Amino acid sequence: MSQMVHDIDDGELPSEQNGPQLNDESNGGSASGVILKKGPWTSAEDGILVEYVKQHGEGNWNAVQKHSGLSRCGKSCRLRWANHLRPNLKKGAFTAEEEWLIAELHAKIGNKWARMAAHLPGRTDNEIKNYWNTRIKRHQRAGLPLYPSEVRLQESKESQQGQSTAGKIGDRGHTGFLLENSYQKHDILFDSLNANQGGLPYVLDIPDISANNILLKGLGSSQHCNFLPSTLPYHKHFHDSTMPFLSSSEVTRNGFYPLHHIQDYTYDKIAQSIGYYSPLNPGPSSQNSLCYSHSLSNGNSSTSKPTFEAVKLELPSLQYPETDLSSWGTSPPPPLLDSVDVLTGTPLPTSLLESDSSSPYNSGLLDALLHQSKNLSSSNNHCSDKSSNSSTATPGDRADSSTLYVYEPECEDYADCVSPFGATSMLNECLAVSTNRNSFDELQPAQTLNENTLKAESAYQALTPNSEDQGMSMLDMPRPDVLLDSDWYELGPAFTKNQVDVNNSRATLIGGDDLGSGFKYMSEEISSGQVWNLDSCTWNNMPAVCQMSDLP
DNA sequence: AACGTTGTCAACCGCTCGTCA
DNA sequence: CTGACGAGCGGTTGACAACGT
Repeated sequence: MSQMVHDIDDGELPSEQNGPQLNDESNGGSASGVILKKGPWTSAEDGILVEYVKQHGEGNWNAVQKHSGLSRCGKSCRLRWANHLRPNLKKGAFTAEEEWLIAELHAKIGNKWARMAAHLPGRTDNEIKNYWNTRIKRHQRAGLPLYPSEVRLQESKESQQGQSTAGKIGDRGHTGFLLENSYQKHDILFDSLNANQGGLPYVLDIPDISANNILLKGLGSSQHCNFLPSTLPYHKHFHDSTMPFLSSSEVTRNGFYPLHHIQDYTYDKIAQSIGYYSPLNPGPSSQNSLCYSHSLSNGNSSTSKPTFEAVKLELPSLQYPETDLSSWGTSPPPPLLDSVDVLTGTPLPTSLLESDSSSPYNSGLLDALLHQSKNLSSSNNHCSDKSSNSSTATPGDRADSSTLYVYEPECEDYADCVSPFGATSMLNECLAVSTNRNSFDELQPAQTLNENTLKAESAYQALTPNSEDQGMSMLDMPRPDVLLDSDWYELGPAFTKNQVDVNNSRATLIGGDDLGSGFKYMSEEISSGQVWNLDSCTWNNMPAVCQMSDLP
């Protein structure tokens, strides 16, 4: 072995310009006084290490140098083996499935590269980390969102469901889920995606606004803007996933959900590839507008000027710049998220805060988002007031302004349209248009729904295949969470134009230009396999839909 | 062609955690 | 209980290539 080392030093050592470095005593010199090499590994060194591992197995890396004569420290050996030499390593670009999974995992566990790698056979933590960091940089520069909307929505959903089943991701043996379950389903998902390459749905995932803005506002960074078109079906695997949400202790290690980086890897690959730009974002020249609409939600801004230049790449997971914490909540300590408008960062009305004492707020941003979404849609009162954050606004106040239609021309400038809430209104409008059956259940009888909600209800009723046979009046219909607890998702290519985007807190009708085509739910509990023909829907009364044909 | 920017990759560094004497 | 040690993890850096201006 020593001879091999000698060979390395004499002949194999690369003549690379920067040449192999030798560890100085301060950081790597072995205890035996051998000068340990640093820098790129040579093939000879690799051979030594491989041979050593073959004979001795992995581990005890510090013994490698002693036994093999390899002039590398144990850490370096371990890294080299793990990242380059161990068998079954998968090289090359990440597949779409892997990218999706990375995003999903990152949304769940944050920068836990090793844990991610555990779910990506053949991939190393370093690879994943590099990949993700590169993506972050790119998205930050472009002002693009990070996570796929579906990931976020799923997180939201699971955050609620996981409240009672919270546990560490790694503690639940959910590895199988990812490796066995989601992989298969990702296949479906990306098959669908591929199939739609030429015509992905113009899905404006309105609810994402809220998610985006939770983070956006919390982070004060457009980098974290997540408002993006939903380009991928809300995939079944999410539902099937047994991956529980993070335990509150994990999720809120710092008091909030570990969405350290918000990005949507689908955005640049898909949305841009298909030339999608939001109505607020007419084209590449303003590709950040989606984020702008959130950036402006800092309370008063009415412009769409991006503000991400000064944003640190990785901000603490939650910050509430310029937020008066003292006015947040009603009970100390003020939750980081619970009492803050996810879009504006402004305190939520007390009524909202108090509306559900059992809310899963403490699970994190997305939880808060979901819950707040429910509250918002239920209370339906805090975006209508254009001039204040008051919680006294009445549902009717916002009815007209909440023409929800993010595509509505007159609402192109959201800041102007609904200031000071800016994008907040988008959320509320989204919520309004959403067929949030929670709201229906709870509020409609009291006539607390605004006009849009009623429209949404109407549309929802229209969606109901046979309300009579089903015995499902609006009030009788399952709550959204029930629906989502069920097994549903869009059916891929068939949904390239129209989608029903449902999550725990809302069901948003999102259409394309062929509104005549049907939606299809798959809901085991409700209407498995049923096709809900939207032809019967009063489209013009469905804000979220009626403008879809105006999409670019 | 020169230069700057960006992306990718590999490796190192510092820290934390678990184990063990 | 405590300190030493090894292993592992996440962050960071540097080299290099590709690309655009």
